[in-house]
Amino acid sequence: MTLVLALIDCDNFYASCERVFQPRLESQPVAVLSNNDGCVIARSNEAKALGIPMGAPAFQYRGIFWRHGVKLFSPNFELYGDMSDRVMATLRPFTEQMEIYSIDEAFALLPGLPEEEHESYGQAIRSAVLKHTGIPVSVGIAPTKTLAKIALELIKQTPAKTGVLAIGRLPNLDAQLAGLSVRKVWGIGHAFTARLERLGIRTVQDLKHADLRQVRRILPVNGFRTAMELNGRSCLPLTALDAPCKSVICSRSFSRAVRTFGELSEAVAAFAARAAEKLRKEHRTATILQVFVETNRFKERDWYANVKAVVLPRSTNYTPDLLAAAQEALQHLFIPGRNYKRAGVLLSELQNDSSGQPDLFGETSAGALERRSQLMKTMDAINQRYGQGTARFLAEGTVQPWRMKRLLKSPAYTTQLAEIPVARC
DNA sequence: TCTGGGGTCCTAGGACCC
DNA sequence: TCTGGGGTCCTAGGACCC
Repeated sequence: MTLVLALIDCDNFYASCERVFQPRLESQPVAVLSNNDGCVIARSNEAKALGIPMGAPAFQYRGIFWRHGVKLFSPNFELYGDMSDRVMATLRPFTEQMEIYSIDEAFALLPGLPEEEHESYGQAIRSAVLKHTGIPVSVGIAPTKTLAKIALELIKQTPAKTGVLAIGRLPNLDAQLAGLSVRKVWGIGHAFTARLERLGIRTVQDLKHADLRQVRRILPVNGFRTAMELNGRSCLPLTALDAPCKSVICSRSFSRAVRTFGELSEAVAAFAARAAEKLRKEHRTATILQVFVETNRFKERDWYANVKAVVLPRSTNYTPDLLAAAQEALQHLFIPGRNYKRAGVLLSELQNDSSGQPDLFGETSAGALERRSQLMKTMDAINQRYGQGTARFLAEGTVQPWRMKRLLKSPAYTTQLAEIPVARC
């Protein structure tokens, strides 16, 4: 039986989130920047039309921003995360099963409907999300995930922006696929495109009709699956909604170079503490902690990057334990005299949190474990209520001069009572 | 002056074993 | 010139995604 899969993708998600709360920006060019206001990470259609590419370094495009009055924003992930939750909640009643694939897109299994009703169903989804959240979405409908992705690609290329496309209803699918570079296929990146092109496989249509044995020889197994999916054979099922994460990372570029061990150590402690918070939120514990540091990779002459892993004596999400491990790792990494530009903490070998449960051979008593767990819960609650970093460890530093800059950030409209929008008559 | 951050999966190759 | 043949497990690094 063929599935009816939909891919629902928020249009220019971060830019659209900003617009919801500043409607006067409708039809104006809007760009959202990365941390430290470094690169462009989201663009409204108007900004795209100005030729501002994804990932563009902001300083190189300052002229264009200024000439065309591009409205710039620092990233407001608190807002985007909350808006994403609202979008996903709106989608759920329309679907039999859903896989939230990223902050701005979800795959969904649609109920069994006659094919001629697919597009109107997609339109209904689209109107509901727009009405409930103010976010415009596009909907691609197809028998496989890969084809649903292709549908979204085709939507982008058609001038009549209806926002919904059911692949099965397309009269000239092959002709359209022949006009699409193989690079546009989900899972085919830079390197795989080069390999395929060497075999003369240049368009999506070429890949769809390629000799699968040949494809298998030059691509890993997922490349093979992708080719099958283009032919309507579903190989990539919807994954479980609550699949536990396998690693947690927190890393940042610094607003300016960091030279001293003291400052670097503060930053790494702060990242470890953020990572630990994420871990507790997911009810997980980590067994391995890795610290990595890097100097400015755009100044190749002094580029230095290194990583050090520490195996924790017991799987934990208790911040002080992770801070100690991070310090130990950093001792091995730090070389004086360098200008560090970025650092991070990666937690892996995750397990389900069984805190409160005393470990068989450990010296820590049940009572002590319970107190540790309570302490973390209290800190998390304070930070949840009053904003990240309100309660923190001294090791994270007080001044934090390396802290990223977000000079153009919009308010936390939906998650902080103090920043809620006010309507004036 | 100024160039993001957070993930997953796969594979090749080394170490080790019989 | 020939240099056994399977296995397993682990890790680093590559490739991809948004």
